[in-house]
Amino acid sequence: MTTLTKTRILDAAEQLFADHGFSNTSMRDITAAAEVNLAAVNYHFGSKESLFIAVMERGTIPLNQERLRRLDELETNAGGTPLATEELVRAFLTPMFEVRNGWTEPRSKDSFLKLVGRSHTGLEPTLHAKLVGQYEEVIQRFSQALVRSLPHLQPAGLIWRTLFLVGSMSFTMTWAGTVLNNRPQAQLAPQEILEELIQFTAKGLSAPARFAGRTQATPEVGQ
Amino acid sequence: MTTLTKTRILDAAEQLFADHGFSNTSMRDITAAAEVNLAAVNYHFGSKESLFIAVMERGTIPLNQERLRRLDELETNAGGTPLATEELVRAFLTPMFEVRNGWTEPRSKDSFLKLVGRSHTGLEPTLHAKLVGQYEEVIQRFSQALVRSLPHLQPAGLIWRTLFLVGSMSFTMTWAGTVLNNRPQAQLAPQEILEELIQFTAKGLSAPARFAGRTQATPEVGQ
DNA sequence: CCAAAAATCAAACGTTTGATTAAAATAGAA
DNA sequence: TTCTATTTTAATCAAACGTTTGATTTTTGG
Repeated sequence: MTTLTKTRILDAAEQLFADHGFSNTSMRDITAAAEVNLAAVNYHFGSKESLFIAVMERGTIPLNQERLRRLDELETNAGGTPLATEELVRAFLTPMFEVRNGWTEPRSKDSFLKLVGRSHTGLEPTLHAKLVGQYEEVIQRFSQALVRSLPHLQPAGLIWRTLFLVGSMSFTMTWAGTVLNNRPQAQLAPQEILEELIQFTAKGLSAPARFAGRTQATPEVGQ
Repeated sequence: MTTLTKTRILDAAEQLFADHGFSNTSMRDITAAAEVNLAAVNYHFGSKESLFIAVMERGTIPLNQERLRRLDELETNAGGTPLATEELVRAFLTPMFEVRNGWTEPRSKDSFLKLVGRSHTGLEPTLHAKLVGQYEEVIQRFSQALVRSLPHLQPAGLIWRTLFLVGSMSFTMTWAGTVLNNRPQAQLAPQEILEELIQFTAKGLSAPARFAGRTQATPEVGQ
């Protein structure tokens, strides 16, 4: 059955990519773990890179759909008024912690999130560019809402703070498993970790501005 | 001159590791960029992995020394009273943005910081473990000071928030160059980026607790 | 100036890599 | 069944990998 083979490859690749990275995972590792022939990856996916894209898409697409669904919901309820920063952040982050439980496949549960964190930092520009494309609409929609939510901040500062948020998130995705396994005193339920992350990033985003915006007019201040 | 060769190798390796990662950088890439013989790396450093460790140590050791120096200074001035969270975060983050300018070598300036961000997420456990060792004292000292600075938070929450901070920092280190080059509207001076990061993480760390601590019954202060 | 040590060099080592091939096996429809 | 398209298989490919070698050049100290 072809669909079974493809799924086995996707599952094995997801976990191996997450644990060892793209470059440190060989086709032989993947096909051995999936218990399929070495040539199966090239037959079903074309290449190792295409397989990677397929793995990412399988996880990212439903993830971002859920993000947008939550954002739609918030904006409908708000009826034109700017959204509360915390609720905006919540809509963006919660889906990451939910797919973890909502995933149907057996073992791929935690691997995809780990992989997400890894792929934001460790990828070659070629592959990374293809990934960023999967986020375009999410980036567009959420940053628009964020600007409305925090109108007192200058655009440049907001961009950097958004980068800080994504950094916190992806770093956490990658290391959550390790921290939970190795630090008994850090035991928190996933929902609690999510809540800490939401509070942390929401407060961080809405911190007072320290520099006068100079993207417009600039009445004073050099730098 | 041997010291010259070693430095050339370190510089080239630093930049290539930062741009493409450890696995995606070959010995031939490094020695070609350094304009030395292929065997030179193994002769001077022993192996590719040892070269990587050497690259990291060259940057990390002075970095962490400066961090500890600033922490000493803060604690001396405070004379026993808990430090302000913002000042603590500032002492930890500022050195990252200072080595960028204080670096004497010609091109390695930005590469090391980029490499730091990358190596926190993309490394094989073997290599990563050796790296973490270089941070032991810094982790120990700063987390102790942080617990004193935020006594109302439960230990577990604090650990996770610290992880969020490190995530923001390393993610920023890796992507700062890309963002500055590709997003004109995100132009900020390094000092301004640093200040945004300090404000973001300080406010995030000191966000109110959402869950009652359950790690201990103690009415106040743990350690 | 000369021997000993240090450094550099071109060449080759064995292994692993992603990808391809042509044959074999399997499936579904007529 | 037979025919045909899909899938799996084992074998093989050239390229790239980190490392080692033995000879050669350069530097050092007496």
